[in-house]
Amino acid sequence: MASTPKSGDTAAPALGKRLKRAFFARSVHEVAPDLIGVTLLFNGVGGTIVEVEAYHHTDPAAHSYRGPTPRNRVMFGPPGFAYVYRSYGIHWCVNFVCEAEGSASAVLIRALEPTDGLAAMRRRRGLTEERALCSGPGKLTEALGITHAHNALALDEAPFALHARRSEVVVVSGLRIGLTKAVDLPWRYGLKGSRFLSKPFPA
DNA sequence: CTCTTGATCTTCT
DNA sequence: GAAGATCAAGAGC
Repeated sequence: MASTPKSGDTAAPALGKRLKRAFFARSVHEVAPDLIGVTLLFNGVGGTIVEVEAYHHTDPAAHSYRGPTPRNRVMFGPPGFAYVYRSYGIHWCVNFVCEAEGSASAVLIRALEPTDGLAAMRRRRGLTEERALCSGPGKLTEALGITHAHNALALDEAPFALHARRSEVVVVSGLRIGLTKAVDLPWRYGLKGSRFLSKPFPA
């Protein structure tokens, strides 16, 4: 457990406990808000999750709604794995598969507050402004170096590392972004007041 | 600040 | 052939 502080140690541990695969084996509507404040690292690069969206196979906006395809097959597998898909022919987006095998539910990771590996993120993104590095689902995969090569990887094994939040957070919810189907479902979750969101939540 | 447009992969019609 | 869980750049206000 916690190590005895040495003389001179003042700060709390930098990261919370590693999340296990079982974290994802429950309702996607429980997992999604619980991911706000969790630290996502990929090969040591990443930050605090500040925005996500939940998708379920009964949801017309979900990729899994019409059944398995080569693209979405990971969504139909066991929870605790990454589903990476190509968006608009250009970007990659990463989801965390939830619930149980066959449930075909997942949480889309939409924005991070960058904390680790800022230099690598700036290099990959070709930007310096911290606020623009990970403030969108396609931006954060580019910043972290996540591509289709990482589809179906386990979330509790390298190169992924997820760490539990160390303090309570205030989670807000609202309508999901960029949809034309099921636009009225309030399954977008965010860290209240964060300046690293893809878009602000309406007041 | 808002609005428009191009980039071009996967799936569906 | 068209739409989509997006982003960046350029025009206009």
